[in-house]
Amino acid sequence: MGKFVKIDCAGNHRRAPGRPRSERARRAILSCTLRFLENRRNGFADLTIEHVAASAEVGKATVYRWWPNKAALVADAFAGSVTRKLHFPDTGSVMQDMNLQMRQLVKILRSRRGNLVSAILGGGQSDRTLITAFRERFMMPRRSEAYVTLQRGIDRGELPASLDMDLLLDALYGPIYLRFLIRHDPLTPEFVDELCTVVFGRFQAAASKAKAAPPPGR
Amino acid sequence: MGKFVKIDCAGNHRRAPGRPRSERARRAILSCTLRFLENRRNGFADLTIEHVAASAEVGKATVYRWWPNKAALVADAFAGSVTRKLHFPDTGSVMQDMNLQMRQLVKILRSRRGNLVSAILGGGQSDRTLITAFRERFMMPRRSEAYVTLQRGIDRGELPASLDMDLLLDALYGPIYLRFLIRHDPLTPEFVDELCTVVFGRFQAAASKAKAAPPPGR
Amino acid sequence: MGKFVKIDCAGNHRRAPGRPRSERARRAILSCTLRFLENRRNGFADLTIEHVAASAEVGKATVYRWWPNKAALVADAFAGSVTRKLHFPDTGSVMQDMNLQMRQLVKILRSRRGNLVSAILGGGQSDRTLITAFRERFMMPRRSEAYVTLQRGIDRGELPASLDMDLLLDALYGPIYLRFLIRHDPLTPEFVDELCTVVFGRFQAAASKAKAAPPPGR
Amino acid sequence: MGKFVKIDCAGNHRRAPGRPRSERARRAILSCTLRFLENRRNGFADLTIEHVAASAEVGKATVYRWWPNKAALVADAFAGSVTRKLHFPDTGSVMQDMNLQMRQLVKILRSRRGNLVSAILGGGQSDRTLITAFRERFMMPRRSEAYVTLQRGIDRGELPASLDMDLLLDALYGPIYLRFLIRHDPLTPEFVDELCTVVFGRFQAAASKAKAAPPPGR
DNA sequence: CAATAATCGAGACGGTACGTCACGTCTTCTT
DNA sequence: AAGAAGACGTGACGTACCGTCTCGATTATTG
Repeated sequence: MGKFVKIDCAGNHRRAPGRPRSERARRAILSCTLRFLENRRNGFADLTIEHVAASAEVGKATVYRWWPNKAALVADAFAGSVTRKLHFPDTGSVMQDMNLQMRQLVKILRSRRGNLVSAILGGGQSDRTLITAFRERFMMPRRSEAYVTLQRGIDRGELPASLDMDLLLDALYGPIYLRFLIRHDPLTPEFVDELCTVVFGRFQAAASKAKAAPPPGR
Repeated sequence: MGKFVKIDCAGNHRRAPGRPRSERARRAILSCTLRFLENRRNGFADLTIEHVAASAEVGKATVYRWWPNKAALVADAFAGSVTRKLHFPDTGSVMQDMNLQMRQLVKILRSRRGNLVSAILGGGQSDRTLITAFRERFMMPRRSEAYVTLQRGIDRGELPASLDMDLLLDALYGPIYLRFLIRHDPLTPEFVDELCTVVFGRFQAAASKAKAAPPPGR
Repeated sequence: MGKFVKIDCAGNHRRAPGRPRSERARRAILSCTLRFLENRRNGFADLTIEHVAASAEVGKATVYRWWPNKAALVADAFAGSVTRKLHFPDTGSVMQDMNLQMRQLVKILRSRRGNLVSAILGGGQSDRTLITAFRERFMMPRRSEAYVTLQRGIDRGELPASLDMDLLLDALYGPIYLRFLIRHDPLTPEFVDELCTVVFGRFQAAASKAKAAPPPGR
Repeated sequence: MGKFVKIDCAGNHRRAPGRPRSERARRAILSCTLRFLENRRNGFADLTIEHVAASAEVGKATVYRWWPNKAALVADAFAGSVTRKLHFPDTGSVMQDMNLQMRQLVKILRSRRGNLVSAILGGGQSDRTLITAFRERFMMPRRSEAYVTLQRGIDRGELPASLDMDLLLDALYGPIYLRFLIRHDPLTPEFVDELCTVVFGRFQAAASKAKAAPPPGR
């Protein structure tokens, strides 16, 4: 960052001296990393900087110059790949909104992209920076959106104001990741439905009652 | 297994020829593996057959003779270490039973033993045999017990007979493992309580009603 | 030796107690060793006790019980294989006698048996006991015969009484082994002829003169 | 060779890309190899790439990068060590010239350098490339000089023009190597004298006669 | 006949070295 | 400067044999 761009007192950008960083190399490295992780079942452990450099037709030192270690590289590659498909819709029903997004997540986890996620989460157990990258660059942005969606539900009276959002989100997404990581049972859209039923169950009864007799404050 | 013991027609055991396997070596290897995984934050990746052999005062070939790879060794060490503390109590209340066992699990995950679990689950993302070992030697035995506990609840009318047990168990344990693996929020006994409230909530209302007016068919 | 046979005061052989040594095993070990060395170009280094034991269908310990190391085994196998074809004829002419035996040696060195000799001489450079075995069990017996043959020549006046036999034999056999070991030029029967001419040359002139005018003392 | 240096159309040397080979490492490896072989009686078999690398303070891979196997390494080390002491003098007498050089060779074979030669010749029996190295990098250069020396003898009339030089040289050096390799009798300067007498004997008579009555063409 | 004793096969044991691979660093020339 | 190329020292990999050991089974002599 500051390594490449100098800003003079007038606020003008001034390029550092010397040959500028090759954008081509950067892109090739990240995309080779990504391709590798997506296509190999045993991602992180098998991925070697040697191989990445070779297949990106790049010097090994170029990789090391910009990423301190394999985890950083993978985290970066992952961050750059984060899908744009995981936004929450606004259908008018929180449960519907959550359900749709969860189905989308399940779809992605079951695709080649899922290998990438499992590589990150698996490798992350040995390398704190990886799991941090996953958390901050993938999970948190989505949680922020989820908060908004849930708040809409609260505002609409579908959910109680006292709701612990993080607890609810863990209850919704934990089981999905459990099946994804342990693979004891299939991870299907139907599972998402049933899961929503379990977690949202107690609110639905309340909500339907609330619907029949709308809240007094309204 | 059948590799070491021959059974003749009369059903008597007959030792295979050759020097018998050293029990001392077997134990030393497994316990060194275990100790290493428990004490290192980045277990699986850092674990080296070379190191295990050296610290167990054993030839490297002896390790490879009995375990085809690191994953098999770790799976075996893990299986042999499986705690005896994770049984389900029978307090008369399903929710109470589940809650207590979940708290016990959380306690273990937060102990040094947790490093072992995270090494297995992490390594298991690169090696199918590891995750299978976790599933079959750790998870499934516990699930079997859980089924019994849940059935008691059904019999007592605390839970509906139509209950999907696996779904319920995923809903209960998924969030725990999510926090354990991603570490986005602390994994506390209180979290277990709240989680139980979320998942068992809808049954509690029904159950209390059922208590007041016992089911007609009985 | 004394290990197996006890001789009582009366001089009778008495078998030691315990299971007697297996002649079958002994023979199989030696013959497998021999076969291996004869058929492989890179004899000594490639020969492993492990392989010998396996191919002789014998326990490794059985080999080690009777031979302290690879060199002893090879030396023994070699000694037992020593051809019966290398005797010196008695044609009435020393030069003829030597020539014929040398041709025979050359023939053997060029056969599969030659691999064995080169294994012994090659291995012997790293292991004194091997070269000693070659010297004492192969070379010396032949030299003894050669002394007799040469003495016949002296007696007949073909060679001077002052002859240094070892020097002469080195002069005759050294070049053969040089070509055999360094392989800079072919080792042919004709080479033997020419070599005899070179070495016996000065005696031939003397001898022919002597023939014309037989020594006075006779 | 062509591996490291590119020559452009103008004939200028252009270095290959990448870090250049470490001359320091190359030298250390060869000299450690040499030192080891010279100081150990059982050179070739005991020599270990592992040990060479360690004592040269070099990575094992660096050894393997440049020499495919132990034999190639030893051959190279040997070639680089070839003594400068083995030239043929020009005393005016062929026999004297040969005698002096042979004595020099004997002296070297009896020195620490002799261990090296026996390692090469011994190892060479298992590895064709070693014996080839000995032949072409050590023996042949010396033979070439020997041809010149012998030719002088022919020109001077000390030796017949019809002389088979290779035969003569085998007759002279074969016995030396025989004693060196089989060690059945001591390898002394006197042995060289006697050997020369045996081999040059028939020419000396002729030569002395020739001296008395110089050849007609003179 | 039972006891004793040495050998046999099989094969596991703690080691050492093998030759390979990737690590992360370095040194060179080119862009 | 950064790039590619590729050699460097390091260290773990999984394999092959080393020479030793512990088994049960076998085959002899001795009491």
